[in-house]
Amino acid sequence: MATKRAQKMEETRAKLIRAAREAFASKGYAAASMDELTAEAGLTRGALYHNFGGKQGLMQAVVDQIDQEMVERMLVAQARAASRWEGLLEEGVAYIEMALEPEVQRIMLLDGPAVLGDPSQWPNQNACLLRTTQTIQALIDEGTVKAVDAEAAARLINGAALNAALWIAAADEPRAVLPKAVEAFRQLATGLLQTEG
Amino acid sequence: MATKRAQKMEETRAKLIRAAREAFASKGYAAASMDELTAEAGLTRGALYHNFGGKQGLMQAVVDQIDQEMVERMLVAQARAASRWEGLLEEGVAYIEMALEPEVQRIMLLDGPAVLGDPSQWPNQNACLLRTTQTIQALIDEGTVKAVDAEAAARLINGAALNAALWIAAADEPRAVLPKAVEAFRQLATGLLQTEG
DNA sequence: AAATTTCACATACGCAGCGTATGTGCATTG
DNA sequence: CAATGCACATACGCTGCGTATGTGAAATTT
Repeated sequence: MATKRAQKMEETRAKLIRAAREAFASKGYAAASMDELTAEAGLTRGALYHNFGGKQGLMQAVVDQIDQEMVERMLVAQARAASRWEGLLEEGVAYIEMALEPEVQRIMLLDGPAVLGDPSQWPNQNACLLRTTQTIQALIDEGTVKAVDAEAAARLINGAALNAALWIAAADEPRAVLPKAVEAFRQLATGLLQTEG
Repeated sequence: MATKRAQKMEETRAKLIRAAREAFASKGYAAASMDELTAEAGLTRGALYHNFGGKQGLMQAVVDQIDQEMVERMLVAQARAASRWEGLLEEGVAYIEMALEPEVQRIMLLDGPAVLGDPSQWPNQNACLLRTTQTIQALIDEGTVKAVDAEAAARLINGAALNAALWIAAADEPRAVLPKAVEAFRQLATGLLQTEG
């Protein structure tokens, strides 16, 4: 049983990730000092380099964690929809809502791509996007959606949702523009629907 | 005539921006050394801080320049379209195609947002967005497009194109992905079209 | 046109922050 | 209980940004 050490190590990893989420979200990646960050977690940079290899490695871990949480929430949103098509729309709405959170905005949408490269190239393959792609592929297979490239459609849908979220976030009265954005999103998405023939 | 000095100053600004475009595009913003960059332009960091205030100011200038070039190209694309609706699509396609250029990829799509913040808040981006909004409003008025909120639709369309661009930028074979993205974009956009009835 | 001022840019300095090399104490193994 | 390994701390050097100060050429003044 190598449990005692492994358990503690997992604990320090969690502490560092927690502190990193806070620091990266509030100050941004570049401005976040690793000395401060690790001290906040009651550790030093030594622990950082041992566990994550460096600043970038920590960023990767943070991104992976948030990404996983986002997928979880999208799954929940999709699950409670009436149809698979409605599920896709609900996924988009859930995405919009998540993009409203400063942590997601700063880490996943702004700094993440700059530090780690485009999301589609991330090691764990941006599970969030993969999820949407699979849903769209299923909709194509069942004939609900036109025969377009599933990944392309997923990226566009996600992009539309993302920009809607940014718009809402920057608006004077977010709650007033939210329904407009959601309505336009739903209308736009119908462009993917199979035309009756 | 305060021309002699002002002219030379404009020249050094141009030299710095040129070197910065090269350095930022190839190494990325963070990895680009200002000492190297300015030396490449035959100057020192002194000129940099005098003209642009710092590294970030130079990035802003570079982004503004590229942004202006992009708007120019989008105007051309829209102008040669047959209809107003096709103009909107061509504008989006032009935007997507520009993502094939490494300079645009790295500077405008990856590092820019991280360094300068949300692109939708950039001056030129707003001008571009405003034009798109007006075009869509005109399309709504003439009955081509559904009665959705024009600004919401414009932001979603822009967002879709932006993400398509990001996708292409990071793809292994951009030229192979481009047609898929363009096709999906056109299909998605039809969601805004008025349904016959 | 000579003296003076201005200003664009160079030079010099200090400091923050990352990565690495080395040290140390606790947990594991026999 | 002695020996070993490993997680993390400590210590060091180097890079690179921003600022304070210096300088020579253009512009202005008389």
